[in-house]
Amino acid sequence: MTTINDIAKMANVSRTTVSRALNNSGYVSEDVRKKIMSIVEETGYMPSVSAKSLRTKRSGVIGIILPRISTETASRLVNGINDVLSKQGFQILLTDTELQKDKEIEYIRLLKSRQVDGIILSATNINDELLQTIQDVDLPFVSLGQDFPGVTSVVYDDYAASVDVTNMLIQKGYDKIAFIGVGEEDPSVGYERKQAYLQTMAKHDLSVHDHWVEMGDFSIDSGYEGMKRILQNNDAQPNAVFAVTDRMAIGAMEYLKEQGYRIPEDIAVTGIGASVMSKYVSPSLTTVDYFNKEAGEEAARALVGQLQGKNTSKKIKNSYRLILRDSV
Amino acid sequence: MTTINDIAKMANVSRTTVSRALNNSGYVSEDVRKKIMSIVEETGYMPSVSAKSLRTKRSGVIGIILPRISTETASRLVNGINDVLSKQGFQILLTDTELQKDKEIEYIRLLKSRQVDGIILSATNINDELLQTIQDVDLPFVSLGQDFPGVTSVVYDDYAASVDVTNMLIQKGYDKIAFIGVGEEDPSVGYERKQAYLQTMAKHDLSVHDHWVEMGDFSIDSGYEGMKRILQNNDAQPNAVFAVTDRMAIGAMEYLKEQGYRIPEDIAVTGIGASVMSKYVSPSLTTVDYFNKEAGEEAARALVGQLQGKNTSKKIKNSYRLILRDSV
DNA sequence: CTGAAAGCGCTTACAG
DNA sequence: CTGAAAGCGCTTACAG
Repeated sequence: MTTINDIAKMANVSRTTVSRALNNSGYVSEDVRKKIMSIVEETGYMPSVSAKSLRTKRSGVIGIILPRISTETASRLVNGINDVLSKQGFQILLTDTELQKDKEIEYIRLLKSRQVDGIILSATNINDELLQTIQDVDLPFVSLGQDFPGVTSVVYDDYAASVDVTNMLIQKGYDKIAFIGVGEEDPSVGYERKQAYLQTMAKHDLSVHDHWVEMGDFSIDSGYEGMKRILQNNDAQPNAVFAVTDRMAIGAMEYLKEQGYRIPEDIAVTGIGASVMSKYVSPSLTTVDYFNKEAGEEAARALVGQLQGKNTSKKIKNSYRLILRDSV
Repeated sequence: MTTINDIAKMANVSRTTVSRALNNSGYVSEDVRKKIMSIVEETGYMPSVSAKSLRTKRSGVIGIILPRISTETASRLVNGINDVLSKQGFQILLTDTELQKDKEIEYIRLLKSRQVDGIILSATNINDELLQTIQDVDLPFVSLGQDFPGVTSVVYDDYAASVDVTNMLIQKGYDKIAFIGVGEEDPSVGYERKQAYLQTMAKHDLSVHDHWVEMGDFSIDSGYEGMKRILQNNDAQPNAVFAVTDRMAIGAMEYLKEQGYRIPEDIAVTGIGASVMSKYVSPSLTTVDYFNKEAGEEAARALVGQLQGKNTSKKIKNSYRLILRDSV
């Protein structure tokens, strides 16, 4: 491995000068700079990142913590984040909590020990220990998708979006709307979306039967099972179902199709997420586009801002858009 | 930041001893070890990765180069790789070439300079410069999906799988089979799959009209356009189409449905990839499961093998499975 | 069983 | 405009 010392020797200068030439810091005469650069070119020399990082306390790496690495949402977020960060010369270190919340804390610590320059966390819950850990590591930090008090957060307007979905269903004439959500320890997906649904129904004086409200776990399968449980109760059958994610909506559709229900004539279905799949299932799924890639970009930009010393915690609300398709 | 020196001071020992206790290297008396460990626990001390890496020349990071980070295939591969590598204490550094081939070379160099301990490359083409670069960096290296001469490679049996798909169609009575492939600079997806199709057709004395063979670029849209071009020629219309990826197959289906063709009565469609989507489109898509996650695991295991000094280049052929569904 | 010392490859005051 | 020296936080022969 060629080191800065080798380059210095070959150029007949000190390694101090080589360092300056490489980093455009301080004065280096044009002649010397050219000589150094041509030798660098020739040898294919690349500075050791660990030495540099040890010395400067900056690694050029940003840690990302995701609940699931293998979802479309995650891919889009990473895409957006990467677009912004790579332009700034940062690398990304990806971690996947597999939906286990203790791992969020574990990974924050791990990333800190890896000397990342900053962290973007897409959390599925909020709790004091997590908040404390974020405080403790004292690193440029951005939360994506959840609103953490005192922490720069890029969030979706979950409440407004879900109100819109519910209103849209009501305006289309559906008055018996069931709901498939997720656990409320997830403030954004679990709590906000459910509240929006319940309050919008109440506002329109529409009743919500207990058995109309089911919980899933983000999986297609849990949407299927949720729909099944809702319909197995013969009491009052809904004529629409609002699933809080596309995957659960698609699971619900599967069950409906299996049972011979027509969509949307017998039961309308809506999701959230605007997954590619939502466009190609039959009937195509009415859903909400959260512009995940843009959210990722926002988060990355907010982080870069912090890295450059703007330390005030910000709240950024990303926009969304309803996509009306054939399932309603 | 607490360093090893702080710990040493607090424990009244030298940092040498702390290092030994931390790494279980060399002798440390039980008493001293316990004392050190409790202080480490208390302070939440974590060794500096860059210092360690600078000293040991190992970073504990494995670089992954993918053609596209935001695809299901990529997600599954990363999942498999991560499962194996994280258990061994390795972190992953992900890079995305966005299908530009010069970036493959660029990233190999970049990862090298980042001091990664090894690289897994999922390439979309093979060329001499790339091969040379792999040689040059002289790092534990595994190719995933392409067979690189002299390099440990985990590959799919593209030829056999495509022969099976074509044979299956023929056995079901389809005798006019069109094909939507990708460019042949991609040996696995572009060349092998096409050869398998052509040779199987020839073997059965089935003719292949020129306009039956179209090229796409992996996107849904390119499948749509390919199908369109095939059918706009009125000469001889096919009664089946073999698209070499699910996404292109789904694009083809879109066009067919738009034009009022019935699938599979008028035209049968097949893909490769076993994407989640393939299961939920209508009709559900006949495809091939390549067990990507397992392939990722294999690649990671092969890399770990090299890391442990087994230096012989190996070839690992992953298995596959045909999934028969309603589109045929 | 333990420690002093060297050194990994950089950057950055400081001095000239 | 340039260089000598210190030091970042570790590990590892070497010596005891």
